[in-house]
Amino acid sequence: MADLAKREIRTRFAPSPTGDLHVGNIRTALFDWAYARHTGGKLIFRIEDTDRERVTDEYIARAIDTLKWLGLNWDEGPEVGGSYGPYLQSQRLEIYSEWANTFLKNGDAYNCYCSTEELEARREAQRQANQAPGYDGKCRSLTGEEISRYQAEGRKPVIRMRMPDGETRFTDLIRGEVVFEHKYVPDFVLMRADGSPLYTLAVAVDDVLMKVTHVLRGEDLLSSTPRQIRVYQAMGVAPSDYPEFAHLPFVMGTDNAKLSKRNGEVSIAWYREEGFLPEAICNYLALLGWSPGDDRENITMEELVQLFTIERVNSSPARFDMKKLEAINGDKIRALSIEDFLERALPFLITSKAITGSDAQVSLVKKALPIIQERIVRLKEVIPMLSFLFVDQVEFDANSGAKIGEADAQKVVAAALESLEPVSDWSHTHIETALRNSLIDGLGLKPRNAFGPVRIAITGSHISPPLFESMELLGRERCLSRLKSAIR
RNA sequence: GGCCCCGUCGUCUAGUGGCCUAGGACUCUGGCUUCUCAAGCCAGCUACGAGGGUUCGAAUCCCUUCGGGGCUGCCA
Repeated sequence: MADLAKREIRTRFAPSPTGDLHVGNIRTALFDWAYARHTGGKLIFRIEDTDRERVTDEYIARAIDTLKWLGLNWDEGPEVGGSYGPYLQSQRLEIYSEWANTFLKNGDAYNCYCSTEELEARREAQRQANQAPGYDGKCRSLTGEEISRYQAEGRKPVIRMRMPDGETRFTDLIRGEVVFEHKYVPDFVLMRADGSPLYTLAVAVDDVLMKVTHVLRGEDLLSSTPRQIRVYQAMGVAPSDYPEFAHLPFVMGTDNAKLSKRNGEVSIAWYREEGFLPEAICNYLALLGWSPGDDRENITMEELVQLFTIERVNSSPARFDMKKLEAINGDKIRALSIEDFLERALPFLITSKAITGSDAQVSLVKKALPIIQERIVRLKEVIPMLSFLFVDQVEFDANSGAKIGEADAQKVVAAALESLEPVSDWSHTHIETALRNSLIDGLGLKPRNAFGPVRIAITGSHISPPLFESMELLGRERCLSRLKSAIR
């Protein structure tokens, strides 16, 4: 490396508060985080709330909560501070204003008095004439006389950036060299008449001032890059100090549309409520647009940090696949220690009111977890899986209810009851022995037909955790009483 | 319309001129195991969008074409 005194790598995650953090946002945040951690750099968390219309306090609190839950920490930003703050754009308005005025003074920008209606009319005309719609430069060089006239009319100007002739050329770390001819990049607005900044101004100013070295963001921002670079120029930043850009491919829904609220579940909060593990979400999302390069797919956050490089990021969009997320989530659940599993599962049981959380219940849950661990793919499933242990009486689903009423089933349940009553050592091995003796040997049934009715009587469903273990957990008295009440 | 980006199994991907009769994972199908459901194991289906080049040789390089997406705002 020629440049040994390479500046510290600084990435930033800069969402705008338009709703809960979603899958696409988080994938970007994850890559920003992983890259910063991989390089020993810093991650800046910044809120792009230039649009004051939007309420942001609650949004920010939720975003912070989500990021923390996922295990994505930041070095500068809300809660932690930093030397380049504030990190809320709504608190940096004077900074943008000063820069816009500097641009004005230097002739890089100019006041534009065109009204929205006028602009729209002219754009329409351009479209009619089959020209590329965009600002036509009408106010680029207004005379003093024209300016006075506009002001007399009461017009308030916006500040518009002057795009010089030529082209912008930059190397995207994911896509390679990209060129935009300026004739396709019209003069753009930096600041509204009321003095509020636009994204293009704020994002560029902040990235420079916060010394961001690598901008990793969605590819929808690719074509706005020349405008940002134009702002860097106007700020007097040397080209060698421009941030590097890496435009990440989209995360799309199962159809070919961009993943959105209308198209699959996007809110990370939803995944959390369903019982997806944060490390599973991160693991899966990391695989959307990136791969470790070998056949590994189940990776830890540590491995992600160790292996993540921008060179290995793909340039083509990826479709979000719930099935694969579930597969990874299932793997991660199975790998949990019982203590960890318990800690994560308990909130689901309690908020659903399946249990109140008493010591007795918690210890029963803990004993039951090993037999359901490999049977669930989302933590939320512990609720239906274990609820038979905590209800006074099982409710049969339609199918199972009918089945247990059949004559054959009734015979089985009766025989099971009879063979179980003498069993005092209520361990699953003794239960199994008694049932095999009476049903398999005694009645000559196939295991499947023998244990089915018992399973229904005990758990309420023909699908359940392993029967004998379930019975041991339920306890002798409750098992016998359930068998009795299943007999009609 | 213009500009820009993208194009390997259904999906996520490996692949950077020969190791590719294209590998892995998820899904799906069949089987084994089995007290149900899972888990596990085994097997199988299925892909380089198309057409031209370059080369002894192309998924990999070039061109064209088709398809998808983004942008084209006083949204971000």
